[in-house]
Amino acid sequence: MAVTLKEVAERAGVSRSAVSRTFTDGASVSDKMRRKVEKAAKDLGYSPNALASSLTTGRTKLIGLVSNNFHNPIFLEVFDLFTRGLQDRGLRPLLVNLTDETDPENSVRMLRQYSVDGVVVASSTLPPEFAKAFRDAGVPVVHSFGRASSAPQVHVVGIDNVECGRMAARELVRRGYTHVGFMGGPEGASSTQDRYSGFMTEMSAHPDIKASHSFADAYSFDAGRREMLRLLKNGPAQAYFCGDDVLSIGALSAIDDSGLSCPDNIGIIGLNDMEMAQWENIDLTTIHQPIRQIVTSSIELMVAMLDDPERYPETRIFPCSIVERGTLKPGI
Amino acid sequence: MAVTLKEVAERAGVSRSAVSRTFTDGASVSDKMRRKVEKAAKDLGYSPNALASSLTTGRTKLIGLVSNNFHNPIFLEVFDLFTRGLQDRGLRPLLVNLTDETDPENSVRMLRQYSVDGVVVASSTLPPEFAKAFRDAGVPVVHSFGRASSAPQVHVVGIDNVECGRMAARELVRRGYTHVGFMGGPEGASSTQDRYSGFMTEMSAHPDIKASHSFADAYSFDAGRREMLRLLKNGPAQAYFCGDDVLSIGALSAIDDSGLSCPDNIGIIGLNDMEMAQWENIDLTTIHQPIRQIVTSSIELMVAMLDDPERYPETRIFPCSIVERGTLKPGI
DNA sequence: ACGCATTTTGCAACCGGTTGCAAAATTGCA
DNA sequence: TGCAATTTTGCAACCGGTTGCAAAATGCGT
Repeated sequence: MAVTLKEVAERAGVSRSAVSRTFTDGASVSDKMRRKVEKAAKDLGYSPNALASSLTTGRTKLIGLVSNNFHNPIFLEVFDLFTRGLQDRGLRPLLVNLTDETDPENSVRMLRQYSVDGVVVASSTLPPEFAKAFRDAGVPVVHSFGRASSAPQVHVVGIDNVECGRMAARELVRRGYTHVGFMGGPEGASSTQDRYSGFMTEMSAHPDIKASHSFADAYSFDAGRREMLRLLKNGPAQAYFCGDDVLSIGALSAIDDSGLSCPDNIGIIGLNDMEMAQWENIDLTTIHQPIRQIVTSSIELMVAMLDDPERYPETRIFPCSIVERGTLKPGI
Repeated sequence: MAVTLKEVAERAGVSRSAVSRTFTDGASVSDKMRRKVEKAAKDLGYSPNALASSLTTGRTKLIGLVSNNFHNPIFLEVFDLFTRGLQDRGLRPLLVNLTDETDPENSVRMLRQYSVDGVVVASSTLPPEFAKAFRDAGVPVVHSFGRASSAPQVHVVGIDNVECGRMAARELVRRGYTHVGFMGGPEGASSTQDRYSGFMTEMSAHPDIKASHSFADAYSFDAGRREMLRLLKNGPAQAYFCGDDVLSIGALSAIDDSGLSCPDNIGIIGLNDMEMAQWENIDLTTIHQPIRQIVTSSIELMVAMLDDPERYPETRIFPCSIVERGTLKPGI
């Protein structure tokens, strides 16, 4: 089927090692030899079999790109950045969709069968057991958008979700709201828990302000819509910190449908600063999450791990900042 | 590093072939043998190296999932469906991002190096040369969301874009608009061209109705917004067929910003029927594209090709239908 | 032209599996 | 129990590459 190294060697009248060496950089080949081989290779349309070579080198240049979030448009950008970033470094993303997968062992087995050189877990909702399971299998792991920890077991790149919760709370206080709400994503996700905990910690310093909370089923527009419709029915707070922009935008749509308006009747602050957040008709006040930096840094970290798999686990946290737009009342 | 077949064989006290056979279905192994081997394998935590076996079997179970559209949220769903569908059949998607890639040869080389068993091109904007190049390299190819053709060179699964253009035009005529517009996606994309051509063909039967056209830079919210803002400045038509829902929603946002309203001042009909289209505050009249069926059918076709690579190229077209919501005036 | 150091080349073993073939073990039946 | 038919097993070669090692070739100084 495909042209093999052996055929190239025969046509060039040289040994197989010679051919192998011309395609391995750092190997010693004379110019004459190189020219001969390259000629033969071109004539035959040869390109080396990366998988076969991985057998002896132990490197496949395959990186497992593992996620379970296929409903938040922000992840389309995340995939875009990851795939391009990895490709630029000669690495190939093997996409693994863990939606509905509950047993880390399955995915570990799968990734091991394909002997990936490393795994990037790109998800804020996947339980940390998955990243741990990969690490335990001896595969370099970077958990992007994962939970910050003072004693990290795997490399984590992301934001300080607790601090984001705080920031949002402080902002709502500053704006003079006296009844605020936290509308989180899926309750089990660490990102939700951390944002919640930061939010509530800050609010506990303001006993005069009423703080309520609830959780949407998923980080998706629809979940946000549904949850806000429910809240509106049961007497909503004056302003909400939504655990993600998709939730916020879903919530805005619910507010709109109910004949209410934002920020006049209800304030909203989101998190992510996705593209849509800046549309004039949405104009969402939100906390900016530096997606691009997180992805870039994750890839750099992964590349570093490939060189030194024993590298000591680190946590890289990027600062977030509030982007003021039009979904909160001006404040005092 | 990883446990190998040889180690399992030694521990179980059997030959390497025996171990190989227990992990290959269809091979003949006695129950006693199988038990011995499985015990040893479990003790050692062995899982076979799929890449090594691919050397002799010639199958990697790797499928190249090639796309260049990482801005249209509909594609997040497409990726979700593809990855899950492929995984369910024991196939692994190798994601290839062709944004900014112009030379098919590069991607061909890359996919060949990883000896993928097949390639799914999931894009409505990628030039057909890419799919052809893969086919010429001897790799089974399915082009999903590709251009229908009466003499297909590769397998194509998608919709009849010309007919969609027609449908949209007919609908606008039926509603009594006397000046209509086509607002397409990127001008070079075959999907855009076909939708345009269908639209204009139909309109040419109505010389009394004025028909104009223009193109957005990309299939993205922002491009739709920008294009509609431009149109609004230069005296817009009464209603537009937008080449995709993201364009439509971007356009709606532009209309909203300009203090106009839809459908009172301007009508919009989209294409895709993405999740957001049904939100009450968007309520987009649109042409439904059966994404799920297209993906499912593409995967089935790919699986069939793996069995019979010489299979004669076919084109699978799924019907679309108009979903009436609230962005067109009621009509006569 | 010679001897020595350095570079280039080929041999052969190996990576982790699969598989055709023949030998060994098991089965069925008289 | 004996023997042929059938099943199970192991040997060894192979898939498409890489690499340590020693032999061959080259370069250099005199």
